[in-house]
Amino acid sequence: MSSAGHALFGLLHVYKRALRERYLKAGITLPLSHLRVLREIGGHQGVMARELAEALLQDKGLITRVTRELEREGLVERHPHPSDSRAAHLRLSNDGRALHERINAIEQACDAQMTAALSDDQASAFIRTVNAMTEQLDRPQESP
Amino acid sequence: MSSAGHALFGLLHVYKRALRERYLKAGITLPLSHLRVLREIGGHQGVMARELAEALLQDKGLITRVTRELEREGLVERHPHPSDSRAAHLRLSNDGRALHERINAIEQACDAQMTAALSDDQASAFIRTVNAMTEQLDRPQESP
DNA sequence: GCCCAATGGTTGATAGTGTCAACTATATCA
DNA sequence: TGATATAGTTGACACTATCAACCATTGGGC
Repeated sequence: MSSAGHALFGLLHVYKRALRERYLKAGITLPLSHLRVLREIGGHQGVMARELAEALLQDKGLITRVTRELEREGLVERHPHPSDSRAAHLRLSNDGRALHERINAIEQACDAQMTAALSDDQASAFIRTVNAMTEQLDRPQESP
Repeated sequence: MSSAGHALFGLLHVYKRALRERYLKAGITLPLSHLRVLREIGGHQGVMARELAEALLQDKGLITRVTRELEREGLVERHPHPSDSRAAHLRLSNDGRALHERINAIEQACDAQMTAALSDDQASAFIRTVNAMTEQLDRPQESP
């Protein structure tokens, strides 16, 4: 069983587990999905729910739920959007920013372990390959 | 956001979606987790639940549930294990084998699309890299 | 300016995916 | 022989994800 798909399932399973263990060890108990959203928000000065959903390839309904919970935890703040009253501008609170830095560091360490056997060039090439494969799969499959 | 982890999450999300779409198009409605188990059984002449759980990095309880459902669908047969009366020998039925061939073909086509921009050598190297990264992460993280 | 379609977000409902724990029966080992 | 390990089952529950319906606002065409 040497298919790419099988290998990827295995890697991601192990990666998620490794991440979870590291977060738990650091006392961070939020689910991975919450931390991914928090991390994405942290990459912006203000972001709309729709933008999060797109960046994370997630359902907008799910984003609503997760951001609401992050708000309730005091990690995310909701501001009026500058030019669209339908939308909120989501930002990290101070607590959220502090946590963002911690999860960034943990993820980087996890990524570093994962790519420890690769050179820097190889690791960069890997990411490029993964992104290329993602785009390749995101194309309409024959009939649009 | 160019981390390996983020890229991998994206790829697997898109890969799963692509697989699901292809299976649905082929009239196959079983969940991906069921199809993965069925596929793993198909790679053996007879296999124990524990072996499936290990190969798929899954919980044995989950394997019990999934194999039971596959049995109920007539895709998997349970035989006594040759030398261990605690264990069953799970095999595909004729229907299961027919489906196994179909999902194999579909997955190969999906993998082919995913790796269309890579040469054969690059695709093989990719799988090797993925497996190496999986092993790298599977090591005890400092304190065993 | 009006009307309709598109968009941003919320909520309901549900299925799929996955983990941990407790239990029973069997196998293994000292 | 008794203690421990193992194979599998079941209970319970959390996480992850999707689809649909709805409401309010925005955008576009006339």
